[in-house]
Amino acid sequence: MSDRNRAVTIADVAARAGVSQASVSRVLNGKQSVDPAIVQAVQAAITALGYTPSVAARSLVHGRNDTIAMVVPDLENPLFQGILRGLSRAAAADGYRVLVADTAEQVDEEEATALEARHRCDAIVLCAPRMPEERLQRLVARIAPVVVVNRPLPGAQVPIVGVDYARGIRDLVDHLHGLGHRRFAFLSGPELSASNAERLRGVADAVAAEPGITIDVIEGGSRLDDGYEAAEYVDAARREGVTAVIAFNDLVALGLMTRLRELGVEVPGDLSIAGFDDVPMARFATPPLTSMSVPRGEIGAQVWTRLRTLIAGGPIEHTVLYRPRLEARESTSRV
Amino acid sequence: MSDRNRAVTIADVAARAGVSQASVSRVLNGKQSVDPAIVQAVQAAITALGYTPSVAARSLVHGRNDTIAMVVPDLENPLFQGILRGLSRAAAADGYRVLVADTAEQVDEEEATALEARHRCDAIVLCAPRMPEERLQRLVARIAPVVVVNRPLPGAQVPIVGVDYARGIRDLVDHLHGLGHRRFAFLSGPELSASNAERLRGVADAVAAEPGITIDVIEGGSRLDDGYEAAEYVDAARREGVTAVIAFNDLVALGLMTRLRELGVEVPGDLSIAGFDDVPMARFATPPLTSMSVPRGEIGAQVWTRLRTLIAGGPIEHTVLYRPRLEARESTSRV
DNA sequence: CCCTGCTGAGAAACCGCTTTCTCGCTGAGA
DNA sequence: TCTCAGCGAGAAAGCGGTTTCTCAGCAGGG
Repeated sequence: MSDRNRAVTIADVAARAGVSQASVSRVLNGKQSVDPAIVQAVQAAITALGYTPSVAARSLVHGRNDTIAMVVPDLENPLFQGILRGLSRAAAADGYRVLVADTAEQVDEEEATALEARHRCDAIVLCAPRMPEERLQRLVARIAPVVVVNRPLPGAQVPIVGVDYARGIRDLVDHLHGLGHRRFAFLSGPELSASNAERLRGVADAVAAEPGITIDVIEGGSRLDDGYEAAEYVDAARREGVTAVIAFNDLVALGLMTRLRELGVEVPGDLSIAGFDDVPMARFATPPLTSMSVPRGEIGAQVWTRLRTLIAGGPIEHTVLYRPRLEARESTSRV
Repeated sequence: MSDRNRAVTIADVAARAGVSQASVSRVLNGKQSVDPAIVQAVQAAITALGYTPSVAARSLVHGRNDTIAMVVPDLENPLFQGILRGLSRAAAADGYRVLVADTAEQVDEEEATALEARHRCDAIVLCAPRMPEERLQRLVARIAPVVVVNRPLPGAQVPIVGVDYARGIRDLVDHLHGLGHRRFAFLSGPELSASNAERLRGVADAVAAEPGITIDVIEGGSRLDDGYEAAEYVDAARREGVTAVIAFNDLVALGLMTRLRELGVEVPGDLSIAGFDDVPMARFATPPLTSMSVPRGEIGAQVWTRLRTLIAGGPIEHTVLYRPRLEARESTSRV
């Protein structure tokens, strides 16, 4: 864009090489056979002039530009970072580039950002955990081809790749149950978060399935501070008999542990704590944090296969959910 | 791009409104006065047809698209995340959008990625801490307008915004010196990293300025693991009399502290430890980590003011370096 | 009442590239 | 030797907008 540097167009190259624009284009794309002498001349002209084709012109003509966009609410979230990595690698293998648009948690912006992004890219990977369902439905219809990440969308005409949070929570409860815990607290995430709702479903399932256990739900959030600030409530619950806490995610768990230490509560001696996501910091915490690991890169790769199918005009493939894997560490122990 | 949905072009709108394309364009851009009746008709047609102008066509014609790209080596680095935030906010205020291209630490890709990005955006914010200087010089010339972040580039025709790492290290050494420390270790970062070189310069300055102190340099890295793995060497240095360690960044410091705890080394009792960057996790560590805070959002905003000037055809403004601020916490104490 | 100047809408050129269409040329088959 | 298919290069038509140019229509001044 706005190239002071490159006033050089395909016409300049053609002129210098003494051939037509069409020939230059053919050489560039290598689709048809062209006289080796012309190829020579064109390539010489290109390097001499330092020519690079205009992306805008190119995408105007074929209506695509081999670029997809990933719209995320929060680039600081290690989950999205990992998915982005996996997605970028997979897409790159097919000659596609990935751009990122961070909506900074502004739900209102997500819609505009996604539409905007869709305008300059061939497809969208959408992470919008807080967008109301019906708005999301409408949006998804407008920006197809699109793959939705990490939230359910009943009956939607869109591929979904995500994490089975409910199952993960259940597995985590089972782990703790096996350690003898019966009274739990769940430190919940953002109220509107879809993945929090899934986790809560897991909590409910666990209570229903496992007779004799109780799970208190304490309001939390999604960041370090939220965990830190919830510690007093958690401690109060502990005094009432809770022996294990499941936090919305690792950051919350880490913040919680920090404050508990200040309060003199020993982990896991007085209280077992588990997180979710298995962020890199988890195993470096004091004590190392038990967490549920999700295959971030794998999710990204899977998103790409679905998106590629869609771009090629294929069908909407089935939803796939990854089951988190328990990473038992020292923050949880026998009661 | 590739719009199955939107086959609707400006011509369709014009036809439906019964006016010329030119009028539709005028209504869209509001540059000239047009008959209110036409405005009405056009707007009605637009909403009826769900028309949205093609970004590609638009950028083809005026050679710009009000979008800039930030090229980063590692989106997981909280520093870049913060800068991105600040940049996005500032640019948004002027109607610009920011896209992100992550080069995944592949130095070889940085060049291609930056060129690519420059093709679809009006300007570039370049973070390339490991790219050899002369290559960077050439690249910068090709992708102007561009602002370089967080690395010096002597004599370059490009605005630079960064952190005064050398000064930060000196201030940190002074802090520790004030606590009575005389023998230090610096756990260095990636060998080719420009900011590591700056830090090493700070180390050298400190040794030169402060008689009677020594600073051993231990090879490290930039991530949690690197700190963890360097712990044995650090511990050995401690046995030889080192009382304070300055890590390349907070992640390294956190990894180091984890391993030291396993080794039974008390922080700060046996050894004071400081990091750099003041990442969110720093104050939640055990013990809370002394660090040098850098104004990430502010840097991003400053980058934008410089880039905006450049885009508007203004001069290359002077380099600006932010001086990190000491956040003294409990990981450092009197010797 | 006629001429001039101005406003605003439509026609058309153009941004830089791809792709179809056309046509000259070559070589094979009759 | 002549015809015709086939190949490859150039001309030209878009892709979807913006912007210049042109010109009709109107108001104001002489």
